[in-house]
Amino acid sequence: MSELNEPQRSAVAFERGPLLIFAGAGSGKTRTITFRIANLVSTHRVPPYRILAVTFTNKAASEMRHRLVSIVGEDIARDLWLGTFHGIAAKVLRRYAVDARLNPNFVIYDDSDQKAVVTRALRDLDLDDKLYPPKQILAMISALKREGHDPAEKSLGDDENLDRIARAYQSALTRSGAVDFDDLLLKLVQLLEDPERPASLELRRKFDHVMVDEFQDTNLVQYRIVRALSANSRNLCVVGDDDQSIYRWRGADVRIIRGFQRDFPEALVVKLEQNYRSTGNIVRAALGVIAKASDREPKELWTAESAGEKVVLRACPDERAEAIFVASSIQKGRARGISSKEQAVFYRIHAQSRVLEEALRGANIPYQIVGGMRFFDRAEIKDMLAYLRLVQNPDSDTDALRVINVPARGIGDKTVSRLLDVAAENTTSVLQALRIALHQGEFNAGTAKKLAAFEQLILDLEGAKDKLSPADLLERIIAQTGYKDVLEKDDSAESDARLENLAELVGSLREYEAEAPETGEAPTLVGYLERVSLVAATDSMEDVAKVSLMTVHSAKGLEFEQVFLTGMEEETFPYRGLDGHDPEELDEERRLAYVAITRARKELFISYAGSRFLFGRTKYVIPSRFLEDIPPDCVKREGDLGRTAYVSSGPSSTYGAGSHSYGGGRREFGGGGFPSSRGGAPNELLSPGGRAGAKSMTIERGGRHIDREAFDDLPFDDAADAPSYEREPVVARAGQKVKHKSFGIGVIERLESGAKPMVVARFPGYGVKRIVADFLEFL
DNA sequence: TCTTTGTAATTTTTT
DNA sequence: ATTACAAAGA
Repeated sequence: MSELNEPQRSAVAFERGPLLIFAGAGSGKTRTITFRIANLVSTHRVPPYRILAVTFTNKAASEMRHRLVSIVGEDIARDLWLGTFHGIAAKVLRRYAVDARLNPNFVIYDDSDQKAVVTRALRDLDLDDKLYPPKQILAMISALKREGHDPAEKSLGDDENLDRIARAYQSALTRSGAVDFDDLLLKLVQLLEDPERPASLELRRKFDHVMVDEFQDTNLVQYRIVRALSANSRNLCVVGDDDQSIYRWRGADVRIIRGFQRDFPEALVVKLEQNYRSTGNIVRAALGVIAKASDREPKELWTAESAGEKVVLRACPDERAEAIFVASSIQKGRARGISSKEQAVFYRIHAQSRVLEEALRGANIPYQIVGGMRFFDRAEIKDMLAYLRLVQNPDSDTDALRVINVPARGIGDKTVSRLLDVAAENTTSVLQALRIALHQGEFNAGTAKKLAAFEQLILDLEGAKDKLSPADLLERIIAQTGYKDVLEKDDSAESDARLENLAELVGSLREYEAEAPETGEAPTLVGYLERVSLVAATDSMEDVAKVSLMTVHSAKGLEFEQVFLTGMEEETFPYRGLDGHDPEELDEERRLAYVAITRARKELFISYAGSRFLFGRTKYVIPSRFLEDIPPDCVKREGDLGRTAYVSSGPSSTYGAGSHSYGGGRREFGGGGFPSSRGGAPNELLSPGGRAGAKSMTIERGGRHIDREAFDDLPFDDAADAPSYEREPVVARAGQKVKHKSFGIGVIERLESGAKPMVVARFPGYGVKRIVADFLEFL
């Protein structure tokens, strides 16, 4: 207790009844929960298996378990129920499969499996997938399930075809003995809320204490689950921070944490407001950004730490310059003794990672990408997992269809299509249909032989299932399916890589076999498959000396000494998809920015570019609105959006100093050089001193990318300060005068992002016009 | 049935 | 830019 501050202590000591902990960023949240569990177990003698703690990721769960091992010992820590909602649900559903109305061997379908099921349903119903895009259908089904509704009972909308598809989808899952992610939660809540089912009562009494971390990102079904599980004891402890709610799009509802006191009026509310993680400047920057969010639970985050380094705000001409800046700063950080493990680069969307990767590779900096194209998403891995799942559950059609002709064994579309018809006629699984068809002499001798061979293969593997360990079984599959031979015969680099991936998969199974006993379970195929289905991006983060690259979402719950937050531009962050933002989305983007900033302990670098090449085209962008909310005195501005930002120093500056070309990036500038980044102008770029909404951007005429090789060869030490363009730029800014051929002289109102830099200006007599900057003369 | 080639669509965040 | 998909040829 002496290691805790006052509010932390009151949370830890609180034994019975509902407890709501508002835990600000870096306020020792995990420490508090961990201590509370330890206290319940050792002081109040609560049996560990009567405590359920839900975390947001498996990684968070295992970290908590490790901490508990060191406080209360291995035996006790092992018996706790600790995991994610989905992980816990899978475990419970497996155990009470009958009452949950599930096949005990159920498999968990991921996005691509789900898509395959919907596509098949559309085919069966003879509906056009252009009219009913599988992704959108799935989004609707998911939304329905997250609200706690069963698609069999509740309508998706006016179009009755939608309901037909949803029902076909759901019955296909049932027949295949499969569940999707939402089902895991839905089936559990259905089980818990149905007093007719024996397991319901048992489960409702099972836990003395229920704790939920990251409660701000809980959805309705999850809330119903924890309420049911804690209904008996009333001992429900939830921990969260409404400022860090960033999963609304996934069904999370901040209103749940905000409404907790209404649902539990007797709840003790504790606020953890002292930040132990970050320096003063970083905390102030974060607070500046979050202060503008609407609907916040009132709280005051503060820190006793010194101000520390200023937050570096770096302007870059484009995303390449930004990447080089990041790479060279990482090198400098490392030279100062910062461990690579403590360095992280954040971006809003995965697509931004490529350029960063290139720059890091170019600078020989080891890095790991967290999330994105996952190991388990690779084709060869999915093939092997499909075999494993098929062995576990032969009804899983998606898996059967995936591997029936992998590696190619002469069973083509035509044959598969006939098999599907047989399956539909007999309402059986594909594998069962195969047996029926063979029995009925449905196919000619050649085809029948191939099909029989496949059936025998699966039978053999099923026979091996109980004799071999999961890893050995996989090795058997790799060999016996002929997958290995095919890859070995083809000696392309790609096949080699695939073989390596397969070896890695075997390794991952062996690792699982070695680790499973830690949580008190025997290693089984089911256990492994569950684990890979429910991995989060951060779960597979390696604890090695590498810089981590990840989306801001993935960064939730993590912290690093040195953080690079990239792409802080309008449209990129806040991200703007096809259609605009509603205010709630914008608020969520703001919270996302807050999460990103608060990950940094000592050093924070925020960068933004003047133009960004993304999704195949260059877009001219203006700095993120969030940057304006960071108090100016805790930042240090660096760099420029383009050369002329240096030259221009007033609000009405004009053309740049003419055309200059730069080859290698190290050459001296022409035209007498430019002031250093400490000049006054860049400051005005972002904080235009009271001019409402004024932003500026560099407009480039005839700019041209230098080629790739030149990019790779840029000297990393000072390349970040050198432009890599041939350009003739101009700085424009609100309030400035422009001249147009037909409209005459006007005043700029604002600037807009786009394929080409756009200027919105008011011309007397003509009104407000939106014009491509190329057609304007800047006065 | 498999492979190659060309065309079109698609780009947030994830358990 | 990348990828998914479709159609045509081997």
